[in-house]
Amino acid sequence: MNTTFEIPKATERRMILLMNLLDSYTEDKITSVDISRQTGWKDSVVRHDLWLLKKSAVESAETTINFDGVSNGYRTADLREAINQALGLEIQKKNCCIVGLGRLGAALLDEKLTEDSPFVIKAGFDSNVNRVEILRSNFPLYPAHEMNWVIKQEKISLAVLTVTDKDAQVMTDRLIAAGILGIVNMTRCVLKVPPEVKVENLSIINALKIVN
Amino acid sequence: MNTTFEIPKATERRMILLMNLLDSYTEDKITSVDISRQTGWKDSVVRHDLWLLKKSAVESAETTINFDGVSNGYRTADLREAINQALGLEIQKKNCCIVGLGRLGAALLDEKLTEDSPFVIKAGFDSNVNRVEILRSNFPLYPAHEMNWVIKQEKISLAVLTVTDKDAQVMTDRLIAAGILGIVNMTRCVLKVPPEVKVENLSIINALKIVN
DNA sequence: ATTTGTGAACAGTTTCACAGCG
DNA sequence: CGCTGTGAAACTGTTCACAAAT
Repeated sequence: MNTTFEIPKATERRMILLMNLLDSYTEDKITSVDISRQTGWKDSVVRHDLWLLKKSAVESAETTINFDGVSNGYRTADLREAINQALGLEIQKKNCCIVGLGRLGAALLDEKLTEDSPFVIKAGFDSNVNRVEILRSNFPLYPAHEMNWVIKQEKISLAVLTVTDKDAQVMTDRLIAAGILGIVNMTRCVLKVPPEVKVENLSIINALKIVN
Repeated sequence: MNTTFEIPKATERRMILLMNLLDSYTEDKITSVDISRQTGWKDSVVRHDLWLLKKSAVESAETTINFDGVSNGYRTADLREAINQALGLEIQKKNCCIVGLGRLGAALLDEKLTEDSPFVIKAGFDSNVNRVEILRSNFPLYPAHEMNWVIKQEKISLAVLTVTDKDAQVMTDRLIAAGILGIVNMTRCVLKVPPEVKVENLSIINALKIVN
């Protein structure tokens, strides 16, 4: 009972997407083939993922989730529960901040961004004091030099980085110094971070190059 | 001479990021260890990637790129050239469009988004005719029902999807019908697309869940 | 001595085949 | 029969070790 079984990254990503799909799914039951049709994933991938999920639930002994699947498809309610458990989301809202309030960053000040999500934005930062004063939002905006204390005081663990390329690594270093654990990087740059900090790259230009 | 050697996806992604790094790199030469230090990737990964790149150049017989690497590091100019060749970017600017002009989509109307990139935004679309009329941008905005002819006429091959969740699949289907080949999906939804259409998921909420 | 080039070993992911259950 | 559960097989990606080059 100590094999420390982890859900694979690839499966985790799919489960996050599946959860979104289930949130707007009204039927009582769903089969792996239904999911396959709506996502384009192979039905065997879906079953395999769900099998891994169950394995992880059993091994962590949290709850022996009963999918009640065989020959009937999965009950959607059970699936939602199982995925939430496995991903450890929705238990406690996590605090985030936005770093860089240019056009893109400012667009994220919209309160709708995080509604129905397990995240709360607690702060916005920009080196340009002017922007900090002019922009309106539901949460406070601060000049960038106040990042360290704000992040600590507000217990912010995640950041969305929307600064210019030249500021990307500098601001990342400051975020790390303040103890941030996850960064959503909307710049084109590769961020150098210590191994405990997770980065997800979301640059639109880079994405266009990939799908091109 | 017919083994159709393809650059692996993982390598391609890293090369896109490396290219961005090289663009702001002023030294004449760079070693795999230098790159490793600035990206966090293992130096062996870098060498392996570059080796694959060279293989692909040799096999496609385009140009036998001489990295001139051994014991000296790589010449940055050569690397840039090789990556550009391998990725087939920068040859011809590709036409894009933005679908959904809410707060996030509207932020992308900024001309700076695609400057210094091999992309040109040719059109923006929204179902809300009001938005189309009010918003200002360097390129024309159209009501969503005009998508089909605009995409064909302007030879648009890529789209950035910034609509609401409920419109995501509907708009995707229209984009596909109009012949789009790549979609940067900023919604939380999994998009169902035919195999020839590439999708890159860039939802901020999903990304926060991953780095959480 | 330093750094690339190369392929083999290893780890992670996807696909497949089919047993077993309702 | 239709659908899940399961592990093996095939595939992709990463790491390692060291020969070759200067």
